Amino acid sequence: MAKINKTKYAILGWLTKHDMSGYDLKKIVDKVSGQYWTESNAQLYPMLKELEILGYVESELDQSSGGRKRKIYRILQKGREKLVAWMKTPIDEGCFRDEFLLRLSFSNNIPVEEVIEHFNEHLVGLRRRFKCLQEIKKHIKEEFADRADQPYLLMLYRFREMDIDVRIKWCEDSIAQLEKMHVTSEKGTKRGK
Amino acid sequence: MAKINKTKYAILGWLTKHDMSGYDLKKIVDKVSGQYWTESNAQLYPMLKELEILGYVESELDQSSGGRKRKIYRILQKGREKLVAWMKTPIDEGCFRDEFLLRLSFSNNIPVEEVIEHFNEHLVGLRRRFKCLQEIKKHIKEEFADRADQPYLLMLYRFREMDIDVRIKWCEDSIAQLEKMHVTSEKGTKRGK
DNA sequence: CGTGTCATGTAATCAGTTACATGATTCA
DNA sequence: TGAATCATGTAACTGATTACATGACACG
Repeated sequence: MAKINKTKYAILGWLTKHDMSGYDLKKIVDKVSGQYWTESNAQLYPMLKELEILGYVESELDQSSGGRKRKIYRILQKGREKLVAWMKTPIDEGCFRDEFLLRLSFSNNIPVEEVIEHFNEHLVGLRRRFKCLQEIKKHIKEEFADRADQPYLLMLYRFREMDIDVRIKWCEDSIAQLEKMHVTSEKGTKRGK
Repeated sequence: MAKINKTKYAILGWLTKHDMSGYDLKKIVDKVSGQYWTESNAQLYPMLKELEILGYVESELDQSSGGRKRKIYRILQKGREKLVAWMKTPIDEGCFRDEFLLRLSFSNNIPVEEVIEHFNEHLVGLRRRFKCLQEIKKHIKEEFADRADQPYLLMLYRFREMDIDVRIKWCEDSIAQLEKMHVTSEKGTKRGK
């Protein structure tokens, strides 16, 4: 089975939350779902047009905000049904790629000190992402109060936090382990390497 | 910056471990690195040819095993250097997609019972993967003894286990939470929904 | 002698990104 | 008036997969 384009469903899903323009969509996807889902303009705009042709959404020109031409999209019943139908389909797992792990599997080709350095660099990125995550979570707690999707978003963000947290802990453990290895291999009479 | 094709480096990395044919490569990538990296034949074979043209690997026809024509590839010094150089480059993070989380973020469009069901289905897949993971880890422990890459592979598999484990725990917690919500919204005088 | 696996590969297709194009509006 | 941002889009390219094609050998 071919890989299916999910941009369609991502758009429909977001449009169940708010009527929005393509521009709004891009911004909100970047901000709120950037931690688990990304989309580019080159995917969004053509797909919005297609969804309108298919009768899943309708659009309306908005003059209100200053006079800039914005096309506001609204999801139609047919679109909601399409979304719900997709939610019932099994998820295609697999084919996920983790470049850090790939590199680690080849790390016997480089000195241990360098591997430790890579772990440390990785940690920097993880900690930055963790902080960013907490900010968005706070934002969801405050701004999304009483919204029907809030509990699910909080649930999801709790996972992302836990997920990044174990990764951080794993990095720290691994660094400690590698440092021990490094020291012993230095002490040992070149039995290491 | 454009997304870079990493198949090249995955091949070079694997060839530092063993001389192999394309067929072997596909099998070992599926088995050992299937949990964090995938490649298809349509990527592997053309890339092997290209790597040979570039002088990163060399190949030799092998008649020994029965007479079937197998092209065994061996990494060259230039290839090792290329690999090591790549390992020094920063990792391009981002643009990772988690369909389960995407769906969860839209789950206010379906009944709670169904969300719980999806969590349970997800758990089935996770537990299967966890078991599979343990088998490969055992295999690495036994068959990869004294190999220079063993500690890194074990480290990596430990992470995958921890990673899937938190996800399993998160699913279980979330199901409990959703069931509580579900009960209270049934008891409550239709204040729920 | 036919089915399965070994083994190498290609064609067609789809997914997804970057970089660019265009033009209006706001604000310093 | 010039820079920043709002807003919508397209072209060109790369990445990656599926499905197919081909043929030899192994084994019952």
